[in-house]
Amino acid sequence: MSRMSRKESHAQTRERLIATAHRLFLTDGYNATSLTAVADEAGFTKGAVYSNFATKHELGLAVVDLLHEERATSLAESMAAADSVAGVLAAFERWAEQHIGDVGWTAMEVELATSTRMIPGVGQELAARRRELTSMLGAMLEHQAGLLGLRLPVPPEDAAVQLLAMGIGLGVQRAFDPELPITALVDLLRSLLERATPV
Amino acid sequence: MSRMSRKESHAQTRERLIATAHRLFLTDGYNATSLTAVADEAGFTKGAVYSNFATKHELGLAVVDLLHEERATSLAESMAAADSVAGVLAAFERWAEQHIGDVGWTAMEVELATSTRMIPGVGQELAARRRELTSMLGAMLEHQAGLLGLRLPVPPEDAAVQLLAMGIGLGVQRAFDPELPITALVDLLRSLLERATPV
DNA sequence: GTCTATAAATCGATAGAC
DNA sequence: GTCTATCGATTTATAGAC
Repeated sequence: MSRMSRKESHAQTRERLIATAHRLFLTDGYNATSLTAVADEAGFTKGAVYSNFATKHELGLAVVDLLHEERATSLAESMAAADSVAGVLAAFERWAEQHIGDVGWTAMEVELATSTRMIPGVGQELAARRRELTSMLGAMLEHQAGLLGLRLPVPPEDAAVQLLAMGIGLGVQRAFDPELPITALVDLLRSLLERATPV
Repeated sequence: MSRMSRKESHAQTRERLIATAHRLFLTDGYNATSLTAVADEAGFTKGAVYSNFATKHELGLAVVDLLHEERATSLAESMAAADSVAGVLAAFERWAEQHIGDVGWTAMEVELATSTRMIPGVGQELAARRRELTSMLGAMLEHQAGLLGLRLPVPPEDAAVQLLAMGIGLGVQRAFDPELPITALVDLLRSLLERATPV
């Protein structure tokens, strides 16, 4: 019981730290956000951070996991109601406008990726998350196409790689050029659906 | 004459600094490379750097300009000989394998972009370079399609935005996951050329 | 498990000699 | 225009008190 509540308290601290880091990393950037700032905003000190995360990039990976969960869930919910190609495209456009338009998201992830390039092991962690995201997105695309009685013109995973890559590229560029439209991403999905064949 | 040779000497120092920064930024990353390291490798001291560039990101922008010139030239040369859709695709694949596969390139540019996000004015500088690159790539695509008697299914600039975004996205991900293939980018160009209409 | 205090190192930028 | 010397500020990470 004493051990249990201590465990719960620990988990609660950890989640508050992740939530705070999630907010600060997206608004100020990963490198520009110091661990002191994260601790302060969460109501702790740096000691609490290091008691929960061995390094800064470990906290960064936890934030990335949270981001991917959020984004995957919101995309799935956005698409759920669509029952036509046009509906899928409209739902996707609304989702992309909101989340690819959020300049902090992509910026944070690429900042984490580039600034940990030389740290052994982190690349594998990020690569595993990329594969998971691709596989999830691929399954979602295949499912949506199936609902419309269509089969994608390329393997679903390939379509996912294409969409993810273009989304990252647009997100990065929108970090310094917010006027760049996200229409390219919608056009890519449209091209995939228009070239789909009846099942 | 004295003024002339001083100017030349200044320009030479500047070019040596840019060339050295170009090499170090790509191999070690933009943030991880100190200006002391650039100066040392170029055979100068930090004072010479600040006599040629007001800030570190000004040197970074000069390196980006050099990179874009190099890449645009090499892409144009790669495509010049192609006289069929398959030839264009094969030439593009070779070029992409070599340059998108160069993990340092994209990493350096996105690092510069993200770490100067809060510095006023730098965003406009990067945005101008993005537009220039897009417009150049769009013109190149239109030209190549014209040689094959084709018209792209979308405005050339839109096609350029798509290819550039996907190239950046793949390049970023390859920085931590070098096994990610660049086939998605070739597939995108193939899709554009296959949907092209005879002119 | 969290906090205080501090270590240890680095980097961008500046001032002044030459 | 380049070099020497240094400032000033910040950071991640650690050691030990509680």
